[in-house]
Amino acid sequence: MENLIELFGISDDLVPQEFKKGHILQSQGDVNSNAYLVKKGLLRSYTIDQKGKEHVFMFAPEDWIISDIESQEFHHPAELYIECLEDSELIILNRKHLASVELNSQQYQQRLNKLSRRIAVLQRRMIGMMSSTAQERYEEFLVYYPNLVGRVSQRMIASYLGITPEALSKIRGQIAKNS
Amino acid sequence: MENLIELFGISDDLVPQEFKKGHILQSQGDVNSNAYLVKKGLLRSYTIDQKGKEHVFMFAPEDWIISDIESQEFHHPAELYIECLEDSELIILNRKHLASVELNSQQYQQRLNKLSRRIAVLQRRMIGMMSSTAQERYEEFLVYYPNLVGRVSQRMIASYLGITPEALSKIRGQIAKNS
DNA sequence: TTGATTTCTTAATCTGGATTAATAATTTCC
DNA sequence: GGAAATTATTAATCCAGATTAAGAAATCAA
Repeated sequence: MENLIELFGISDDLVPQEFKKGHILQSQGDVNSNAYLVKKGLLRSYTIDQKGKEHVFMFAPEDWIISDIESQEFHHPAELYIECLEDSELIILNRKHLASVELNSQQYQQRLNKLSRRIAVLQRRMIGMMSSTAQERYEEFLVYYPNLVGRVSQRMIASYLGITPEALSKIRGQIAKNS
Repeated sequence: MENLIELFGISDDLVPQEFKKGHILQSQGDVNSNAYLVKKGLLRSYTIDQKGKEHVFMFAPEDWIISDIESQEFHHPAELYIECLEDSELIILNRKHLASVELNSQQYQQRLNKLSRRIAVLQRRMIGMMSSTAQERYEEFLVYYPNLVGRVSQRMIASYLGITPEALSKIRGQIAKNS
């Protein structure tokens, strides 16, 4: 738990809590949202749009932090649901931990680093979304997140990629055929 | 220049430099990339993909900071070109300013805040990309960036939205007709 | 265990936006 | 100021991925 202490300072109450698969940690519209650090298990965040369709925004396996930044940082109603895809052990980080606590320089640097990484990931994903076909995005997903492949349903991978499960199924058939 | 000093600490050499419209500040592949704070004018960042197509990643009008985070923070070759769309006055922030300088707590908080906002913007854009039609995205662009509309060519707005200029032209025709 | 629900696949049809092409309007630059 | 280049518009055709539908496989729940 070393790195955690470094990142979030003193932390008496930062003890993992257990949640069951299927548990929804927060919902669209919630105003008091947290960040979740995954010690064990797997989470996802997703929206449901005007047309009632679900879109996976991200997956968070072990050692990832997941939150709706806009809600968590700027106190807006959450855009994202956050859900356990497996039984999970989580450390819940609320505003008390994340804001206004006096940290040392190294801790701040690490937080800046974490946020920068997140931006880099989103930048890459955004560019991929604009410039690559669904098949190319799927193949890149396989490379970047090989450990997620067996753990997450096709349906959700498709949603993450911005396509329908039918389209992903077709792509997979295509790939299987050509090899 | 108050807020700048707050954000980036002491800053003798943080003097605006002038660049002409069309000037390319950095190119894809560059390893020593900077961040640019726009005091006056307008920048954009963009990639060119495998198929030779250009994709605008972001615009940066006055008081925005633009960079290729992955390159700037993690020393990877830049993915993004950064170009002046107007004659501009810029403050160039290199690693010396952005990393390892000892800042006070408030300065760190402000930097964290800036990065969080960037993530929030990218989150919104990503979700929009997955869940909205081109027309919806264009209309949202008009609301979010009304000040950019006259200043930036349709071509680039289309590119930012992830569509072709022809498609945007059709959408604009559509909107004009229905009002 | 078994019935019910959810997930995955395959296939036919449809559609938003891409591509191609051609012309008009604007901007650039000598 | 005028030729050349870039930008914007319109229209015809095309295509990646959506939609719809229906059956098979896997998972869940009692």
